[in-house]
Amino acid sequence: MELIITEKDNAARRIADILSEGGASTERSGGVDVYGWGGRRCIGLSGHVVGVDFPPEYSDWRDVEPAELADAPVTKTPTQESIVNVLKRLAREADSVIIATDYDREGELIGKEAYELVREANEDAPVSRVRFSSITENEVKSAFADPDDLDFDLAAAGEARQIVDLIWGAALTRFLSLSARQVGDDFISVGRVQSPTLKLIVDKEREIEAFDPEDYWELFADLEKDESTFEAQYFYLDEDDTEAERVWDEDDAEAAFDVLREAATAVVESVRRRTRTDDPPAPFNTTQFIRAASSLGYAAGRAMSIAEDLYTAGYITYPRTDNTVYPEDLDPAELLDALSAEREFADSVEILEDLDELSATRGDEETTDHPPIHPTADLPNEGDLSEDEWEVYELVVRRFFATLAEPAEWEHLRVVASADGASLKANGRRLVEEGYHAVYPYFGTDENHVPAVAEGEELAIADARIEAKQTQPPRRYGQSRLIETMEGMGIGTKSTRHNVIEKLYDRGYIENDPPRPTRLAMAVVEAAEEYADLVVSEEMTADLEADMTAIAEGEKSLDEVTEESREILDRIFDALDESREEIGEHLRESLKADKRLGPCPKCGEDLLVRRSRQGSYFVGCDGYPDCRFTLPLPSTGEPVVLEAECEEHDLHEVKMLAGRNTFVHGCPLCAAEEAAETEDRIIGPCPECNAEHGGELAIRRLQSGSRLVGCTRYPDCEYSLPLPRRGDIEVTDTYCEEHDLPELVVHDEGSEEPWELGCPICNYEEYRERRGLDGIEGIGPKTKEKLAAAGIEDLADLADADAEGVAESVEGVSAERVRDWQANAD
DNA sequence: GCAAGGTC
Repeated sequence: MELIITEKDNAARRIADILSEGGASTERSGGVDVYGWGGRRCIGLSGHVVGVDFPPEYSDWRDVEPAELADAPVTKTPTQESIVNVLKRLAREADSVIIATDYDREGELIGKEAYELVREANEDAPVSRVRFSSITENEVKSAFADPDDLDFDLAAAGEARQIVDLIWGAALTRFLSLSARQVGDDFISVGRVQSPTLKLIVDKEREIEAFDPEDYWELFADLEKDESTFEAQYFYLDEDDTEAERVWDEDDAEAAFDVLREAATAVVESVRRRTRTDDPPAPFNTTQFIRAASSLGYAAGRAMSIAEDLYTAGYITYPRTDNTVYPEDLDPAELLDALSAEREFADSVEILEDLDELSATRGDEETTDHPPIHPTADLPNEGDLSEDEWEVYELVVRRFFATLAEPAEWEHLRVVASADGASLKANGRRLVEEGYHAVYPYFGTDENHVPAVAEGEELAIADARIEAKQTQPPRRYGQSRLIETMEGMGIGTKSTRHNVIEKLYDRGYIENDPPRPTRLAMAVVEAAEEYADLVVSEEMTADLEADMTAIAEGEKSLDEVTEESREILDRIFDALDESREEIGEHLRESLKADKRLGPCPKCGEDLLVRRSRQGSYFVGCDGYPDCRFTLPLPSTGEPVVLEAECEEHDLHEVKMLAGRNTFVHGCPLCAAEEAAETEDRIIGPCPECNAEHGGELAIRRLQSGSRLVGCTRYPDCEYSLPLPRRGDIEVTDTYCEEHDLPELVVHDEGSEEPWELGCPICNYEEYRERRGLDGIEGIGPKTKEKLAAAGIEDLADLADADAEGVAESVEGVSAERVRDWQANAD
């Protein structure tokens, strides 16, 4: 039997399908799918199935000096037992083995790991290696027709990276965590990729903090031409004879403004018309995909997770790729034809099919790993995708369209005029050839109309304006710009960059989006800069890359490289160990600063966000145990101290991070006072159980901080109505006749007018009607249309509907899905 | 309980 090993199950299935001409059968053994046909078996790994770690005697953080890790041995152990077991069993029966992992460095290492597992079970079977860049019939068949050998040097380069990363990461992470006595869940981590990334964010914050704004002025005039006006901006030539619009001196600005204001006309001095070609974008690699998705509002991690789902479902190609050049096997015409089946794409396909020839753009990165991200010929059916998934899918499809489309053409018109010696300019732009924008609507195509004027023409000045402005601090990195910057610096990989950012959030190093560093992050970067500069610099990766190349080319050995690296780390620890106390003190101070809310109303010491032994968060006094003042925090989510402060209590507001349910809790002292006020105010009879059991409705506050109108017989009666999270609730004397409940008014500092909520039952019914079917998971725009046609337009309709009946009358909707929606609707 | 790299 010949055994084929791929990097992932998906690839195994598709390769089996190609090589067997569709005749492979699937056999599930030990929880792993194995594809078989003729004398062949094909199994997919799950990336690395073995991992590096220290021997168990190094696992206790307190028993082992972190510096010892610099010289500790590193071992490999299986991390995916079931796959390893099946692989070994198959290897025992194999006469020959073919490694078909991804065609990149990490793929070579994963291939070598598979090779070693095979050898443990079978000493003799010959092992070969095939390489292909995309799983197409041509590439796969020709790769298998001419197999090669594993590149052990290339794999060793990858192993060196594993060892260096583990040793540095673990040793420095343990050192900082121990020095700050943060050894539980909240350890303080350091690493070759995460730390330089964090430093990018910290450096930017330092620039912002050091930024000193400067005043300047800009001047504008409206010029008249044929009854309409267009805006022109004042400019002058600075010392270097270059055009400048910002006037840095107020007197100069006022003087120029006086000239403009007093001039009746401006004389056109020059008119320049130019056409500019606007080339269509290159195919998507991971970074550019993330960037495009981020302009649609998707965070990097979310975009990747949707892309992953679309890939697994077979609608798009593999989303982790560096490549921006389509493979030769890709036939655009064929793919367009398949995509034309979707109504939404038909118009765009028609535009492309009308072109004389279909030639795709090429990006600068041409790599062997995978094709650029593009749609496949398998299209999703209506209702298969959620709204978000559809939006991302459409982006990928349209990017593919754009890469085949014509360039766009802009006409730029530049008019320079003079008003009594003051220069004015207007830059117009007009899209004359829509080109790829017709099929890819994600880039702005705003035009700025400047009319055709002639040199020497005199234009009336309709209005003159002066605007006082200030220079702005540099912008923070958004997630996608951070990922692009990491790529430019060569740190992280296509598969890991977005995870690194998520890791920084998890570790309490950054908050918000765009991310801002915490005090802890600042302290970690400072400590690293002082004692282990290499680990926060991009150089560490650059040096390692150079060493890895040397290993791959046989110029250096793995041992030489790791030995050298261990020695550098040894020397770093000489200095670190001496400053342990000092570093720990600084880290502890910064940790406290991140948790500090403001003065304790009882004793004046600091109030801090703390965690109970049970793991729940609360606000406690730094003066504990002398001062026992505490305040509760909501039970959902992780608290983050915000910049905003409550004026009444001088306390910082708190935000609770809980994924999509994240909310601002506000000042904990205000919340506690409000809770005391609103607790259990009885407002009227419970419509559900009053007649029978005498239950009454009351305004209540839950532990999570949210309020609701609930029945006093809870939990026997679960009747409840929602209430807004913020604001004081006033119970008025006006009663709703239908429900016998008082009308409520919400007074919220954030809004000028109080909100007349009215009877809470009427309010809820109106809300449900207004909301319609929006916001229910799984109901996209198309499904919504179909349901409306069947008479289901709002939540009440949905709640009353008979699931089986709906399933019968609405195509493509199962009773099970309807019941899901009904469950989600409340 | 550490890293970074695969994959889900």
